[in-house]
Amino acid sequence: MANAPKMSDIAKAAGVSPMTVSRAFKADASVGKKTREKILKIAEEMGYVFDSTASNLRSQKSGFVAATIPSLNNANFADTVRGLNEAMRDKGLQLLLGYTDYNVENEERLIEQLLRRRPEAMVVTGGRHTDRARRLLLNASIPVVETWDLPEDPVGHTVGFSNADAMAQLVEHLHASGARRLAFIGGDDNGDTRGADRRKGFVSKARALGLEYRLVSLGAPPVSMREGARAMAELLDGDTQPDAVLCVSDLAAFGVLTECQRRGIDVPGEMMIAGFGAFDLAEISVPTLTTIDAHAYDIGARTGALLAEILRGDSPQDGAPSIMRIRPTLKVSRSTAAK
Amino acid sequence: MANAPKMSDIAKAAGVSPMTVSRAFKADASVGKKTREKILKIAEEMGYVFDSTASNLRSQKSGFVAATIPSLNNANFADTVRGLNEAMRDKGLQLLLGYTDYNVENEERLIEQLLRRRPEAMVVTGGRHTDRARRLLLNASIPVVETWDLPEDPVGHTVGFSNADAMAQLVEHLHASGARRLAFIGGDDNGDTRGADRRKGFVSKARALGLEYRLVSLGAPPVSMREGARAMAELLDGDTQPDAVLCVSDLAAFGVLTECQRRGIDVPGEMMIAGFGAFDLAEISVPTLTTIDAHAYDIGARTGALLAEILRGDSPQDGAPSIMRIRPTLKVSRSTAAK
DNA sequence: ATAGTTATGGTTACCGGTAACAAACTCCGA
DNA sequence: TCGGAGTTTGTTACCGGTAACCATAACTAT
Repeated sequence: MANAPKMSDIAKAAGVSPMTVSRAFKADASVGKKTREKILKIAEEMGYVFDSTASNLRSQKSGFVAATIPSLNNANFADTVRGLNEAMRDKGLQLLLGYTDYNVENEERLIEQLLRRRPEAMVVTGGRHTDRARRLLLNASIPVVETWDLPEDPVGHTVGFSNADAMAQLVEHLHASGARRLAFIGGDDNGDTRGADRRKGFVSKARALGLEYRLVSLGAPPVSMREGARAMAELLDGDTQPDAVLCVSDLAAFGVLTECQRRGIDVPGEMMIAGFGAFDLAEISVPTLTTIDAHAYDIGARTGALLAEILRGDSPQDGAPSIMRIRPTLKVSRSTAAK
Repeated sequence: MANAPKMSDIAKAAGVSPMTVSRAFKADASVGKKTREKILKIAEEMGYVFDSTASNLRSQKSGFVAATIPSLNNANFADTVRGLNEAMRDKGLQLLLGYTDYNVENEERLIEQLLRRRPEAMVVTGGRHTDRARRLLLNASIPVVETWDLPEDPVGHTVGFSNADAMAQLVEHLHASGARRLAFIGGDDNGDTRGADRRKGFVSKARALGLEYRLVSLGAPPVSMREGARAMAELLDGDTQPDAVLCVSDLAAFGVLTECQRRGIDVPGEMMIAGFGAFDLAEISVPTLTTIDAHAYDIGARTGALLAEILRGDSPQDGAPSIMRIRPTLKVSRSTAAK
């Protein structure tokens, strides 16, 4: 298999012009039924593999949609990617993925790299970017979607929610359940802007309700279960004990829960726990964890649907940028049951 | 930003030929220092973005490495992808990812699609493929790596381990810890060939040791915690009770653990539990779970290193296919402590 | 000063498809 | 039988870089 056959080889073998072979591969093109069958048969026999590189160049369409996410090792983002992928698969679009590792400089580099591949659209996680990254996105003149956030000054379209509001909702729930001394774990301003937003939402609502509260920092994202447990240990070894702990993610919350189990602290009797993200873990742990379901899969699916529509219909990209507001759901569970 | 500037535009603005601009972008090319600086400055000002589509076509190098994995929503595969990605990032290679959803027909379609993009190498998860998929891979005349398995008849290179042997090792450990009536959860022959291999390893070792054993099926992969719990409930409601449960993955094992907690069954006192995969969960749950660490990240990292070497050095691809055997580590923990 | 070498830049053609346009063929009714 | 609409196929040029090769300028050694 030294050199792969190309279209012109198929054409020669079939006794037609290369253009006809090209058409035979496009479902909607006008080619005689017999001609097409013959061409496809010969192509399969010769082991022909279509070269989209050449096609992309001439037609100026790559069939790529590029997406940047903070990390793959996170079930939430993985769900979003899955939703995105499924929405695009049947449209013949290929997802081009890159991780930023929760870092806007990485994001900038990544965006630049991805744009070289001439994606037809770009999906980014979050609404904060370097100036140059913004410029790159704007100049690319392709649809851009920011997800998992509601940026103040969107670059293009938005499919997201307010992390602060969602967390505020959780604080209200805990207040209603009888919690009075709260603690929040995570959300340092170290790159995870969504985590930081959640913390802000926590603080302002706790203040508004006149509740005591403490903040505990974790290291750099991604937050792990282990760090949640460590933070909880720190908290419990401190002077004042909270009666409820909110976490930037369910993983940290689970870590908190295990630390309580280790110390024989009853959850929710002596300590309420809530997380964020509606990970599988929250539904199955004992006790089950109260959490916020941000509908990660939907974020991806709706982003995909939006892009498919924009790319299909030659809707002028100057159509008003749409803002799809996802409404996170509070999932109340055992870990915050009222006394 | 109606039409993006191209190299020839930069060339005109800089008063040089397009070829010189092309060279200015390649680090090792011979261009005068002043000329290069001037070109790069102009390019940045004009918002030029390199078009790799054209470059790929002419140079017959895509800079892509394609990989298929069963699912992204799995920390093990995500780790492998991370390792792969990091190993390739600095080599200027882009990862092109696709999911098979644990289905070889999907895999075949995916491989075909990915090959159209003319990747320079292909990484697949597992060693079982449709005949046509095998043919496609062989004809592509690019390096192929099969991972997470040790195929009997490899397509190309291999970076993997024996799932059966690893599980047998775990059975031995449980036997040594005093377990006598075993159960295995998962590993149905429903697409997850690695799971099925683990089950085979379990069965043959349990037989060899003369241990009683039962098998419990789960639904289609991916196995979830919930299904682990359900399977355990089924098992406990049955006639004979095992004294140790082995699971196809840590997630199922954790589900099993929660079911025990719900029923007040002491782990490991009354029931030992072991999983597979060394997920974070195993290290932090109470009790911590005995598991097998397959070194998912390393599989990716070593695959990436192997490919980088092959692609860099123009090593003739007829060099003997290498087989990198990863040695999974048994991580003994509380959940299987001897009585 | 002259030949030989290196550094730098230009020319031409081409990678493998397909857009745009033209042409040939089929089929039908008047 | 002929014109016109619809269908199927062919022709030509081109997408935006760069491989391969050539032409200078600059610099060295003799």
